[in-house]
Amino acid sequence: MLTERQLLILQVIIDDFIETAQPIGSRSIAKKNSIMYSPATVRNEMADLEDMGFLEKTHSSSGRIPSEKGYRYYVDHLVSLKETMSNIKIVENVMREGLFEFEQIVQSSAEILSEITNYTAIILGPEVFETKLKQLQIVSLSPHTAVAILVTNTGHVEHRSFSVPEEINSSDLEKMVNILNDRLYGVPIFKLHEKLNTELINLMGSYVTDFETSFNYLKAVFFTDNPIKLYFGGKTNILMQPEFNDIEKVRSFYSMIEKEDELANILKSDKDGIKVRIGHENEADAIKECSLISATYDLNEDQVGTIALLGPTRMEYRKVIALLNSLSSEMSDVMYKWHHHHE
Amino acid sequence: MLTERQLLILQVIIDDFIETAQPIGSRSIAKKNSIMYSPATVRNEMADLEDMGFLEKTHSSSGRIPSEKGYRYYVDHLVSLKETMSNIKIVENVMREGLFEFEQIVQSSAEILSEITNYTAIILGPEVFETKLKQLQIVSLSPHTAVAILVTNTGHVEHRSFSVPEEINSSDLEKMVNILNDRLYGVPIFKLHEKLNTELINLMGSYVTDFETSFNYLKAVFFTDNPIKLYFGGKTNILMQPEFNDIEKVRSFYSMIEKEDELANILKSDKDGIKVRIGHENEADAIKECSLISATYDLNEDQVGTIALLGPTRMEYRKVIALLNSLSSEMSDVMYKWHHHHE
DNA sequence: GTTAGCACTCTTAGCTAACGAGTGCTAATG
DNA sequence: CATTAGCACTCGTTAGCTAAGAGTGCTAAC
Repeated sequence: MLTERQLLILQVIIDDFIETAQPIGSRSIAKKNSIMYSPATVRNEMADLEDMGFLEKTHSSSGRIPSEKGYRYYVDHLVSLKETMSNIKIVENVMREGLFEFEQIVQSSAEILSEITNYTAIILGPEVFETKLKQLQIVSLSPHTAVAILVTNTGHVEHRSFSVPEEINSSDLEKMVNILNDRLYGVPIFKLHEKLNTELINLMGSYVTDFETSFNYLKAVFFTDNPIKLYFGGKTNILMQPEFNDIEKVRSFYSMIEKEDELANILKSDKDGIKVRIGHENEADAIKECSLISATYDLNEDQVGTIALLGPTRMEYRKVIALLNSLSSEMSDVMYKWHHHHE
Repeated sequence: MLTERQLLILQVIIDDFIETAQPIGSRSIAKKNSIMYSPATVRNEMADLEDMGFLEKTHSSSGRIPSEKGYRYYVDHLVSLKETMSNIKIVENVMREGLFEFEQIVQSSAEILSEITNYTAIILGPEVFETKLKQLQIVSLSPHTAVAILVTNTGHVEHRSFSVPEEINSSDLEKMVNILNDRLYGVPIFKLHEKLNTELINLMGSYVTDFETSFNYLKAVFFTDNPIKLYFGGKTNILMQPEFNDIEKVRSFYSMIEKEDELANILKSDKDGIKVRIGHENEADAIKECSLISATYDLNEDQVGTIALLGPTRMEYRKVIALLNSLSSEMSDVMYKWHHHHE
């Protein structure tokens, strides 16, 4: 429905605005190399593009800026997924640093992603259903305190200190941990709770005295479900964007960033592939002047996490989409290798 | 050198400015209940206070605002350390939530501190020289990867995943870890490195083959000195302060917050007690428009950490100083109890 | 279909005047 | 002699005005 020429002009306007953050007029457009028409012609096309809702004016005699609909069209029709970036291999670089913990890889990737783009990087997950229990352990610290340690086959370590109540026998705990280790080795983390409550609940009673108290206590210590973690990079990058010179917008932005659970829910709901939310397409009010681009990564077709970039609506969509595309397949690769390595 | 009346007026001006962030004129001051003089009298005193450097004008016919010297005098002479707060017991409240890990206690305390004050809370440490090694462990994940876990007597757990190079024999590692556990149990963490390099280096050779590689590798895995950690609370509180409506100041503030090592150095240098750094008394340029109030906490007279609040120079010194005073003794108490509990 | 020309719109910067909050000084007061 | 009333003065703020400039929309010519 757009002519070749309108397409070209729209693209030029958006590219220019992404770079300068300033409205652009017909004269400046006509001067670009790719434009072979006079300012007047461009003006007519711009008026049409505005009528169709792809452009806006900041005031009646200003140059044009892209509307959100304009960005949407740009993203849908003018940005190709196949455009390969200069092939920046983020994860590869991170791993070359000798980082082997998944948490660290993810955190570093988020930081690098934010450095490359100057936006705020957010990584969700990984929530790996194949993660299996490697070892449970309780280290006693004093007569009445201890620390519980849980190790998974991916090298993830969780720990929690707790005080041992008077009424719980420390040798009971020990016995129980031994049994648990025996029976739960190799069980996927997400099945632990279930398995405990069905198969093991009977078994335990026959081994230890004062069964119930100890068991419940242990369960509370080891198996609190921990929420999926968000990793951030470049939280303060938004301060560099000229559209955030207004402190009110900055406040709104950070109020959103701090609601981690809300952010996690938004990102968790993503389907496979790359999703672009432009301005008011975002449900959360606080980021209605931002764009959120996200990509999922997966393991054996199960989606395990999401990578996202949050910046102004005037975002370098082309670059960002290519980057997220490449990073998400890198992440999936790592997940795959990791998984097979620790099978 | 200041008369009773000058003191009173200075105090009223500072208290008012701390509350409103606006310059105050002689008429408004004269209207206050505690002031029994006419605006003219107050004006004369204000002129004197300005001559002495305690007050400033924003322009030649504005009301007065406190100078940094004014705040300094206020803090030194008008704020008493004995003023007890409404006795908010931060740590007590945190621990009632059932948190037992020191990291968590410190983190929660920082968050609460920032909520109470609306400034940014920074807690350094604890750097406990009495912390002792409880257990070392290596959990093998796959033929060529493993995770190293170190537990201290305070329930602190550190872990690090690593890949085991081909040339290292995994049974060597195991033997070595056993020996280390035997010999290093109860050794203060800060002495680990030394002890390894003197007493143990010989011992190890006799037990394992291919000694040096494995040993060096293990050392690298277990004993990378980790920098002292900073815990933050309320990083975005500064956005609420009217003096930070200028985005440039916000940028400068965050550039400082991000330099964690620099911040840590500043706080580490603190001597016992409460230290107040007002505006340009701060060495770091980026926070020359801020005040930094810090208090140390200790264990058996050894200083182990610092609690601080960073906010605008127009800070509620009275409240903040009382709060930090109380929190620092709470922290010291906890450290003491903790230490004896895990003796 | 394209473009030159031109009137029109709106922002920005600079200037001026009126206003008001607050000061500093002087002279009067108790 | 400390205190205060009175008043001229200063300076920031606001509103209104103008000129310049960037850009548009329309019309008429190419």
